[in-house]
Amino acid sequence: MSIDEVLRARDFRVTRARQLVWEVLSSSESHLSATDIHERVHAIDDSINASSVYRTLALFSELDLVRESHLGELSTWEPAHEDEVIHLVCERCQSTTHFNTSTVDRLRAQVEEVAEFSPTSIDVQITGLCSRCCSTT
Amino acid sequence: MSIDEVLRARDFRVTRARQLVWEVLSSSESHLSATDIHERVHAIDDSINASSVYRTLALFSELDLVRESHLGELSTWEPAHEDEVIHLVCERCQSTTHFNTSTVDRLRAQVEEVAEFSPTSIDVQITGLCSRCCSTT
DNA sequence: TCATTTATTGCGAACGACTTGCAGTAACGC
DNA sequence: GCGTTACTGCAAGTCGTTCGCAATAAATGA
Repeated sequence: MSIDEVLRARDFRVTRARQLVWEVLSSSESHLSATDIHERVHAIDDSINASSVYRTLALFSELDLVRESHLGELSTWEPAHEDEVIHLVCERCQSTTHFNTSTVDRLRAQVEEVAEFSPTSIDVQITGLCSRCCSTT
Repeated sequence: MSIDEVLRARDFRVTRARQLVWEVLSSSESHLSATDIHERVHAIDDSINASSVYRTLALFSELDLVRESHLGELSTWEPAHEDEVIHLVCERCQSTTHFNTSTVDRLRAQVEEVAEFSPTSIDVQITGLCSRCCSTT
């Protein structure tokens, strides 16, 4: 289902701003800040305004098309993904990769049992050096 | 070792702003944003300016006296502690408790081995309902 | 105790990310 | 095409945070 179809299916208009924001988001390897997204969108079509980017991100967020994280100083955005995933943020090249492990599930179980806490969401952020940056120290 | 002694030992001056920021931070149960800290400091001594709070936080951060997290919309601060602690944030009463588990160590080992990532800090935040709020639903 | 030195502060202006109100534009249904 | 109105661009505004600079006060030594 393309972004156009998703929007139409939910009675939202298909606009160039929305198409471009989605294009930029889904073609990026790492998480992007709103400013990054605006820059990239602007490079393709300089008539798209920053506020449209913000409004589009807010809409996509409500439609659960994107996921906002607060990993660094700025919030960053990426296409939504289901799983509880760990974010590995490289402190040198700023790249963000995902790491999937059942340890997060174990964590949830432990917290429920031992701390008597009922979790709704788990956010794991690990900062450090990615393999590429680590090897060129 | 009091905050005064720590500062003197590292050749920094002991000032009212620094003392109050430390007092507020170390007597708080939960994480505080810079604005929160300023408000509380200001309530005790309204002559202390916001920029002093920011500068003090930056200093404390460099001295590893405090820990900054980027898990919410604003950064929040707390007295420094070991990595191996998980933050349990209750979404109803906003209280933050710490949970200590060796699972975090296991996570670190896994990430190093499987993802070839060399971690410097691990931040785990779990939001949900604390036992008290959960029982009164 | 007081004078000297200079780290630290308060203040105000500036910054950058983000939001908002409004008038114009363009997407969609007919 | 044509009308309706959801969206947009623009500009002004908000808010957390930073910065330059002159004034202040913490430490040191006499």
